[in-house]
Amino acid sequence: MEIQGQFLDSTVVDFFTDGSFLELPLKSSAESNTSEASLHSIDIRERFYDFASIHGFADAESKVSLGSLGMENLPDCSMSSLTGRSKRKRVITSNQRHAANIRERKRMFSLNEAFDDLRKKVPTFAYEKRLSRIETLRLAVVYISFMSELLNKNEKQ
DNA sequence: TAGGCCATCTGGTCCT
DNA sequence: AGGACCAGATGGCCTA
Repeated sequence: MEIQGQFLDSTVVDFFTDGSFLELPLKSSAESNTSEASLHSIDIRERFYDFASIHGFADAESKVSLGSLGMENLPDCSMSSLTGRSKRKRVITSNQRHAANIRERKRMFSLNEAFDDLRKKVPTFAYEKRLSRIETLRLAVVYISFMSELLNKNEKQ
């Protein structure tokens, strides 16, 4: 889809990610193809902030607020509570435990690499401190929703 | 100093 | 059987 490509390709994503979209007015080819009068007056940045605000990510000054991300009301998702299976004992040697620790470290390392990749793709301010993992996930959800909504609006016009 | 975040270890469970 | 995945516990580091 052409419009999707215009909004979601790496150039656009980098444009958001490095903060340069803060400095420039919205001026995309998609914009010029649609109703100019309606879109020119709308700052894409403000729209994202509005969107983020709706989803609890922005404060009154329309800056992304990331410090108030709670973890309340999480359900009990433990394996045993989900499966209800009887426990079986598994005996492992110290060597096996050591190997398992190394594998777990590797696994967490690759997980963190994936988080770093995701951090590069979500829009943040240059002066803002590094996003935590939970902040990265939640901001990515908001960002994807925002872009989807933007895409739908452009398709309708 | 308290709270948030993260790395690491560990044991339970799932999956091949 | 053993690797992958997951969540709890713990301790260190950093910041307000």
